[in-house]
Amino acid sequence: MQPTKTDRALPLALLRARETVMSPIRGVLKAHDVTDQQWRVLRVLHENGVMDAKELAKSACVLAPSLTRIIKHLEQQNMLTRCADGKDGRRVLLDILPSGAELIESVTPEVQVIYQGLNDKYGAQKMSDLLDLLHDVVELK
Amino acid sequence: MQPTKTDRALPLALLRARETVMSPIRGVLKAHDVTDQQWRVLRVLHENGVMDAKELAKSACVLAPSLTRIIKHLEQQNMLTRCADGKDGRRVLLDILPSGAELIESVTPEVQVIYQGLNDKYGAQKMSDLLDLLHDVVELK
DNA sequence: GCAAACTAATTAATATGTTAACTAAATTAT
DNA sequence: ATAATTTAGTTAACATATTAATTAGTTTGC
Repeated sequence: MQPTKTDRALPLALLRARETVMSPIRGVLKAHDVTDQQWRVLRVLHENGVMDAKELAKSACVLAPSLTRIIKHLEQQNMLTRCADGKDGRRVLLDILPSGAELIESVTPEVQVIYQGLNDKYGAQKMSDLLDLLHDVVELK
Repeated sequence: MQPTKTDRALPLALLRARETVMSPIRGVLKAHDVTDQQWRVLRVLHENGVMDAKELAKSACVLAPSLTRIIKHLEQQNMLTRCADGKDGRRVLLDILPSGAELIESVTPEVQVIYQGLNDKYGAQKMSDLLDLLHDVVELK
């Protein structure tokens, strides 16, 4: 039995696409001393407000132990707060702080320029279609 | 300036989709003692035949130093060969060996079952559209 | 022809990801 | 009520990714 051609194999196709899109963005993040993952964590938190660690990990696509480390780091930089849930002592609740929001404010315009360029070259309708299709993939789970 | 909603941000959307798709496949690969990346390297090599390390790294989405390690490992298992290019002494040429091809042969049917299930649930036409759109993203670079 | 610049691959150092084991808290079942 | 199970998060050990420096080979420009 022959394997699927690599450019028609969804996992590798997704990875290659992600590499293409992320490579210019990584430069911007690095200039602001934020890693890929720290950026995802902050953005998800900024979008959703208070979340517990498990939700946040899932939504930002990081594993729990990585999140522990990332939280520690962002906490030291006053980007977010971390406090125990009163109702459930196991849970840790996280929220973004003004410094975290400011970081997002300052990085976003630079990232948007890159997205905009991508959108123009790729086509807005196609981009929208692609995002819809990707959303449906996640829904399968 | 507000950042794009995380489910409309292409890099995170790609990552979430990839996680969804890969998670059942990882189980299969693990059962055969192959990592994600070793599997990508072997598949690309199986598909293309002899390649130099740089091409292979790019095509399989692994960095050069990772590839060095992966090659060492797969070489020890007689999955691939590694030899210097006669024309250009810097280049290393790689080729898959029968053991590597056998591994692909034995893993492929199990992976195909998962792909097939995905294809059925998601829809063959949509899957095809998605792969086309992903291909176009890579072409932008 | 040879020094300077460039390229491919590897090695070394560091950071991050990943898995497994552990701790503490909540839930469930008896 | 309490023992057993489950869940959330962290810690520890290990593997892999990432960046920078190194080595060896090739190309370019004088």
